[in-house]
Amino acid sequence: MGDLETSSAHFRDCGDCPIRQRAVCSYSSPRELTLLDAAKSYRTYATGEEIVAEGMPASLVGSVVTGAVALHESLADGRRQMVGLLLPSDFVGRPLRPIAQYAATAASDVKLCLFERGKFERLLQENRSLERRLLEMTLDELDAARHWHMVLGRKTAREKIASFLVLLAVRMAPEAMTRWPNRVALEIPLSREAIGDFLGLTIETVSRNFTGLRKSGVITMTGARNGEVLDMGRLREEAGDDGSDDGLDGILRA
Amino acid sequence: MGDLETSSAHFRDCGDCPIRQRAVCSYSSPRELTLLDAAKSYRTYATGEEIVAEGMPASLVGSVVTGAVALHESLADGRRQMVGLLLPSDFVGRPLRPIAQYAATAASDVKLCLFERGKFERLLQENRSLERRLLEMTLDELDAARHWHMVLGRKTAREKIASFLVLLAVRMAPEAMTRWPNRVALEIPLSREAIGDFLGLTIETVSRNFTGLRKSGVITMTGARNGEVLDMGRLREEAGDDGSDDGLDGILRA
DNA sequence: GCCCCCGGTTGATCCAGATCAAGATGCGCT
DNA sequence: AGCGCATCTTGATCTGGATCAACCGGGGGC
Repeated sequence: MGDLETSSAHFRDCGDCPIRQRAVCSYSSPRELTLLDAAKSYRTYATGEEIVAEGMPASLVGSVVTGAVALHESLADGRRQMVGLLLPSDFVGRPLRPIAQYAATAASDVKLCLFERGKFERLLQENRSLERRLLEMTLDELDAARHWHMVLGRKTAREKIASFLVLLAVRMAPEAMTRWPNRVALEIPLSREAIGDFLGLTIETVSRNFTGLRKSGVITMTGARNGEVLDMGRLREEAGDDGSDDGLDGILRA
Repeated sequence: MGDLETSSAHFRDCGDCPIRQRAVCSYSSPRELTLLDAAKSYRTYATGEEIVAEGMPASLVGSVVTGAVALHESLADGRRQMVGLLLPSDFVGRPLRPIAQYAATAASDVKLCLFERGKFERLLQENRSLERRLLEMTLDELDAARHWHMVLGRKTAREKIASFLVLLAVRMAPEAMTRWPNRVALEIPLSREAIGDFLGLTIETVSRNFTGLRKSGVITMTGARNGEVLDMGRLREEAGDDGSDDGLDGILRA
């Protein structure tokens, strides 16, 4: 858990921010950034802590700085499904509507860069490049959400797990991935239960398929939450996507 | 099929447009609308016709005027999954990226209001309320896509079918639904195969569950593609959502 | 009108993943 | 170090939906 924080040393200014290049603020001019800098506040949440409650007025929006945030929807009878996983630079919360349709909870220890929703909406109104970047990110997230629709609708359990690991590998080691290296470190910010919850599988099925991928030599694990992809090409084949680099956009976000 | 067109008489001007109040242009001032009006062109596609090919440069964006458009993603081995269903007033195509990640095909006979993508992007740049409305619609679609993630991940086949019918009933009779009437007409713009494709089910399972809902008296069918919801509350219970009106936003779009 | 064909329904069997049930591993705490 | 609870793994069985296989029905063409 703590190791998810290693890269995030303490900082106060947007200038030092580790997600500056990819977050909603990435198109902002120095002038805009000054406004954002003044309006933002950092907050950390411990694993399991609730950030926004489902169907409740949500007054905060912002960006994931470190860690992972899970979005959940529950059914009347209590069944619960994770419907999104937000990683560093992803946008949290729902601008332009007062009620959050999904609960957001800290899947690991998390640091967020937060804005009061009303204030953020005013900033959106007054800063074209902020609004433009949010539109772009939202379109990307929509493509990604539709990709997961396909994963859940058509893929086998093993393919689902492999797809999930591809997402993690790509998001956690983005620079290293421009030309596929074979080996990529895996740091899994979720419990087996949470992974199952995201992929519509049980904890047992998740576990069995981790074991399967390990025995096939596609990954190694050192402990349940970290390991290494031994062959990225084969992992992508296991995911049912072809081995090419196409369609990575859709894999890059959850 | 033809009956999906009944309400759409021929027209040329945005002023007469049946989706004027809900589409991407709905915030546009008369001045903006003049620009859109000049840039738009209508085009119809026959059932099954391809509108955009997966992974191909796509030069068109626009709105569904009548009929239904299916978005598809395919796997390397040929498995195919519908990842979105676009109904009248929904936005088609992918602004801000040259390559379409998903294939779009006409699920029924369809009429679209189209813009050349480059031109639309210029209009977005120059017209705040157009960009704002697109952002709002994209955020809504994202919420909806996440809702389907939950449907596919956690619901039984019967609940999936019921959820799908709720979507159709609400989208096809939006005015009538503000206070839930019990009975609502159902016009199903998709084949059993396409429904299965959307919900991650086989054609046989879809058929069996239609029969099941019919035998339980929740719906009646007159022919395979139209019928009536006899008890909207029970249909929503069958969908696994509670009977309340909460969370309708998420149901309103596919 | 009649026939053909495509889409839909119904039935019988099978299997991937759920469920039920023990263990194993490991991590924090004293 | 040793205890205790969490999480994870592994095994045995069960089941919802897939698959395989007929059959039905209605709309279009002749």
